[in-house]
Amino acid sequence: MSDRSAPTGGQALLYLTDEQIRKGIEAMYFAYRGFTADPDRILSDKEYGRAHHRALHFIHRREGTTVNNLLSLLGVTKQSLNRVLRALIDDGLVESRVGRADKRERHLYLTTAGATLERELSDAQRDRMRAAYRAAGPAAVAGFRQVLEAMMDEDLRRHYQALKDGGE
Amino acid sequence: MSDRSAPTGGQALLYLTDEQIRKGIEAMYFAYRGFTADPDRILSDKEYGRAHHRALHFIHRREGTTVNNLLSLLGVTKQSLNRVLRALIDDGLVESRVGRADKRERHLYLTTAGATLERELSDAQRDRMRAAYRAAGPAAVAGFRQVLEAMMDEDLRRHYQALKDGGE
DNA sequence: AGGATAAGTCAGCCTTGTTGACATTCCAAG
DNA sequence: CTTGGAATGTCAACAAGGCTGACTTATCCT
Repeated sequence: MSDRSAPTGGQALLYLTDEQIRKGIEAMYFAYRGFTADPDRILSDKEYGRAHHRALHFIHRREGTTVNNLLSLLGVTKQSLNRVLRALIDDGLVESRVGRADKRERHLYLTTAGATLERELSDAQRDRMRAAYRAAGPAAVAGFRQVLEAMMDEDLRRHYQALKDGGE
Repeated sequence: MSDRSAPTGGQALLYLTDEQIRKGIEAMYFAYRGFTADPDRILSDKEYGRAHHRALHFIHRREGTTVNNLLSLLGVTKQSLNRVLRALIDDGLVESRVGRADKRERHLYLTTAGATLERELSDAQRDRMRAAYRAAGPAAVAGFRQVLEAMMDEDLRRHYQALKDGGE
């Protein structure tokens, strides 16, 4: 409730009213549904769900990552991830290789089929995001990213930053 | 893939690269987890979940709304909503009144206890959002909202606009 | 009178989260 | 060098909250 940051005094803080913030909350809720809609639609035909999409996404982004690493990115229990991972491995979309240095670890890779599906899903999601970016313009996009980053939990922000910098 | 909008030519479109858009996708994912974290934490102690939170939120925002209306806002089936709603009604957080004009309809209201819980949840969520807004500043917030609106499905955007204008 | 609409219910299924128990492997202290 | 604890991954069972489909009840409206 304290307005310690008050950059330019009274009137400039109207964007911090409960009413404005409530709109942001509802925007976040409705937008997230759009965000997931396209990949979900594609997956509903196949035998997979959103959890499989997330796994494929991060394996693609972090080729060779371990199960444990994926776990901390996704923030689920390893039993939950395991079910999803096993389906992807059984179906030949993901390959699990025993670690060379540490044989307890499994390193995860997309197969050709896995990369194809990942591409299909991310294309769909990216198309919507690109359209939104284009409609809003570069300045809005910068603000969008700033607010989202400020909204993350500390540890997730670290994950996010690592992915951002380690980009291909 | 066509850059029909190209507002100021070549270089200005760098924000539409796959790489930039991918960062936006990941930001959206990680931020949404932060977005839901605080209410989820509060609810995990009680016997409710995120679905109950959503119902309480929209009943609060649309005091007296009908079941059908809530259904289209939430985008779930009535069986799914019914489970949640019945728990809230049985526990005395929500009151269901037979419609005066049309007796088939049930109008939903928060009881005092329901309003108290709704307030607790929305306070938690709003605190995080306010902190993010403050950290990012008013210009960023405007961009944030613009991109989110552009990301919504058409029918959800209409719902969103109606809530926005019909605000208290 | 009869079809359309609003709500509620039952039954059963799927995805994706959870906890608990367990096998394998590594590493460091005795 | 062995042994016990920590780390990694797997399996079994359960819960929340989505879904479809079929059906009932009450009410509205033509």
